[in-house]
Amino acid sequence: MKNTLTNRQQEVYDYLKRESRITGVMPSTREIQHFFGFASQTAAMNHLRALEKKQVIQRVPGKARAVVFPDELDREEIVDIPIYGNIAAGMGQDVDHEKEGCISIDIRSLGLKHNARTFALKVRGESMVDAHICDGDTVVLEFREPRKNDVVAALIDGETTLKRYVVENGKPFLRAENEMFPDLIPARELIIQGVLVALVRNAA
Amino acid sequence: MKNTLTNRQQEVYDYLKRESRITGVMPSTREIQHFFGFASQTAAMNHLRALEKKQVIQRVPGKARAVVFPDELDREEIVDIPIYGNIAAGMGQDVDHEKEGCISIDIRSLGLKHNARTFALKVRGESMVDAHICDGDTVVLEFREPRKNDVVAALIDGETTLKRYVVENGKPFLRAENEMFPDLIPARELIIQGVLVALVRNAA
DNA sequence: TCGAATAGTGTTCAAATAGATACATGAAGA
DNA sequence: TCTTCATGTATCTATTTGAACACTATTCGA
Repeated sequence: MKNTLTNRQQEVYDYLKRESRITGVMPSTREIQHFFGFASQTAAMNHLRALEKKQVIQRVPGKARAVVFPDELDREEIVDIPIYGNIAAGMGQDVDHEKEGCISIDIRSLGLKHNARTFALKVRGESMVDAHICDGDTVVLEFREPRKNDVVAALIDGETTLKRYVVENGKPFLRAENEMFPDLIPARELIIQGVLVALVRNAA
Repeated sequence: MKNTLTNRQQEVYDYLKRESRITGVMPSTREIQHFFGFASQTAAMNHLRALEKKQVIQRVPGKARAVVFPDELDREEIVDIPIYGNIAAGMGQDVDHEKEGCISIDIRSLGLKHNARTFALKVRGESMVDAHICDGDTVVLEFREPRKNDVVAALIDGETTLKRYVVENGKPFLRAENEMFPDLIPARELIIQGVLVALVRNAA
């Protein structure tokens, strides 16, 4: 009795969902009426009532366009993290951050603070497998000062690479996260673009 | 001239964002008025006009509560993936899927299809590091038939573990993703709960 | 075969809402 | 100094919109 929408009700539900996502505005009863070609606005009202009874929407009485999807209501806050480019493949120093897409994800899953300034980079190549970061992964970086043993994105010779930020004898160094490159680069001389805070892998 | 909101305008913007997220309904100009204690509804109108001029909101003329956030508009569709429990720590066979939270993420970042049936599990322990899956990672699994070399979640002795689904001599086997356990278990005898499609790591 | 749920038409009303117009004041810039 | 912008008050209007009421027809399960 909860989720068994009729075909027609599913159509109305899908319309509401689609329209509110694309336009950002929930349709009014009359917009529903006209979309489905109803001769009467009451038909739309009836469908809304039915959908509400079956728990898939909620309505706030007396307010205009006040149809709410309960699922989306108890959702965490969502942030849009811009993807700026590739690791070890570009992202010059002063490239003015040309966006190549976006990750939209709730802040809790990434453990982000609300005000954190973050961006993302696509990983190319197998150079970070030692840190369990694979080719094709998307790493999320925060723009802040690195702490000891953070993984950081550093700009070296015009290329961005991931290194671990280590402190030895009180001095900061960058250690490569790949045993093929046992470098130890003084951290003071380079530009650290961000600190790794999260990772998203698409394995499909 | 774009992003330089005044303090008051930022307050109004935050109010709109917060209210629409929590209640699911965008405030009307009169609700804005009353929230801020304006004596006139025009004050709210003026602020909306200012915010629109500065590009942080859009409005649809003639429609009620039709304030839109442009950033959220060109966002991909977002799915809520329920987190059901831990890998190698529980999730009995017929546990009726008690939800322990949710990952909300756009479908494109995870490469999911719109209709895919997915769920997520928290990884406990270092047993999957060979597949570059670490303690604390959240794996996203799809409920479908495994293909060759997929990583699958299998129920063995009342525990869920990740294995690789391999086919040798035409017969399916599960191979442990940890060199400490070089098992090769006939796949026919077990319950495969899902196929790994994505992974989210919180490194912060 | 009776009632409930589904799916509509047609009409009317009142509340919710956007929007316009006139006016005021103070701060910031040119 | 003059103008623009930010931030308001006060009032009125037209439109949008939810909501109620009366009525019809079909399907489906008990």
